[in-house]
Amino acid sequence: MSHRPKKLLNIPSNCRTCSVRNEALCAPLSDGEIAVVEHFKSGNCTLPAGAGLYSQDEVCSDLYTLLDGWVSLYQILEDGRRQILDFALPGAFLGFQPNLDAPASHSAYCLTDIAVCVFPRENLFDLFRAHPELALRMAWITARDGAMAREHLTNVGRRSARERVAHLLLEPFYRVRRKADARQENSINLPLTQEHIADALGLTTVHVNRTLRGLRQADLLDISGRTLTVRDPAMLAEIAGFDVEAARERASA
Amino acid sequence: MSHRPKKLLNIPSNCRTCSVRNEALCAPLSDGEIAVVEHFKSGNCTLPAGAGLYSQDEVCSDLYTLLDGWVSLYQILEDGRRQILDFALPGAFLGFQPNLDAPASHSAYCLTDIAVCVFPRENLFDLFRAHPELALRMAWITARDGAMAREHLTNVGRRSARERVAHLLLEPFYRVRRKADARQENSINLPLTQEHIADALGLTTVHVNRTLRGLRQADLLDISGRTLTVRDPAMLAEIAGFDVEAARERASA
DNA sequence: CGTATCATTGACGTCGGTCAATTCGTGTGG
DNA sequence: CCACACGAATTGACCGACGTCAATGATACG
Repeated sequence: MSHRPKKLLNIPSNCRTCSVRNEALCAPLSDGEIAVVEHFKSGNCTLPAGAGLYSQDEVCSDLYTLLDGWVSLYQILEDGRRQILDFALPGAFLGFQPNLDAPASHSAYCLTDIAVCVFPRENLFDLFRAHPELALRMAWITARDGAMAREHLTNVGRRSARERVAHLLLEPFYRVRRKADARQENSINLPLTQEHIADALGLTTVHVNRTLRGLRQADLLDISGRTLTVRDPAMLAEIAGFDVEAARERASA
Repeated sequence: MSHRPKKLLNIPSNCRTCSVRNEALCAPLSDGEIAVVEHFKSGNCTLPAGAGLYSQDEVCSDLYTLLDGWVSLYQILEDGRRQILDFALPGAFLGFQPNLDAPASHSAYCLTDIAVCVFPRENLFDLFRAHPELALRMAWITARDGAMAREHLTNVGRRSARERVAHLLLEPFYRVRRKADARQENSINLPLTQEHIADALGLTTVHVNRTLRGLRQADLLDISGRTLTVRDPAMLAEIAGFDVEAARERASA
């Protein structure tokens, strides 16, 4: 939770073989075009778990494509209450907002060690001008993120603690399982503390703990260490009102 | 709350003199360009209060620019619980989502009689191709809407009932007052029932009623009939953690 | 080992929900 | 113009889901 911004560590990059080539902003570009884009970007970098990426009320000079790791996006109220807005996974485009010169509306920090592709803010509109299909891609991405935020809102506003927890955990469960294709394990690595879950759901850590105990005792899921095991995905989706089809839909393209 | 979809009633349209010319999707277009766009659209229409615009789980064949009136965007859970996601005001672009061929993720219905500019779904990408700046504008709009949804999420997840109500009411208060320029009245027309407020905030109507009474007795605001009167904007913003500057920011461009 | 973070649990308090009755307001038909 | 209807607002009595406070364990790490 602490914010100890570290200097970005440069690592080698190659857009054509990028691990999120088909999910990120630049997905619509051909191998030829993407070589050009490479000139606009600053490079790839790594950050350690706990580091801040950008911060509420500060103008953020770069945009990021998350290549590896988890990032938490959140808002802090004056008195310290925290609302986690989203957990960003590889492929996410971070830092974009209507007015890039305005201070950020939320903060971002690393839940795990991460790797990001860094893109200077001032180059973004040049890029869009050079490749109009990227502006459309940007609209697609922000629309998807908006839809997920609204889904999250419904979850927090209108579901019980048990339903909320089930719903929150199923989202990353299906997302990371889709990528870690082939072996459809029912366990995933989940780098979240119960405090993260609480702050994402508008609950307290104590109540999240009790809720998780209930779900565990009902043999629906188990969290031990940083591993989430879903024992009964169907029943859990039922409880959560989680639409597996819609999640699949969001993942496509 | 009932959904009685009515046939759209055609009314005359002229894009150049459109009342939301500078806020809508087509804001970046010159008078010359907008004439061309006029060929893509179906026309302007009106709908009565209570009519549905589009519905969750149904593919919606048109996109809409709201010209006049208020529209409620919401999701319904299987058991009938409702979460209102946003109240759309004139200038809003409605119906856009990542995959236009997929069923809508939420529903929309008219809080008041409305007027909309109707745009066939299948023409959208042609339009973007013809005018790339519109794709960028679309990204801007969806990013703004996403930021508002996240603000709403924080409101519901991390604020008390009193704070939530204050926050929810200040948003439209400043939005409509900005447009109804000049006379900075402290009253606006608010076409919401307490049930709408409750469903937007994750509360019950009973508790919203009690909360409003508290705010009224503290001489902070008053709702009578369909009129909201804000008696102490500064104090209310303080309570709500409402950032007037950020709201102004969102309204610009 | 000492220290820090996270998880867990019990006792108890409260904010907001539930249920149900009453009132108000507006529009409608007689 | 009045009686009635129906949705919305209001209120009281009571309840329960979730929060608060505080203590205790479990893990990890330098």
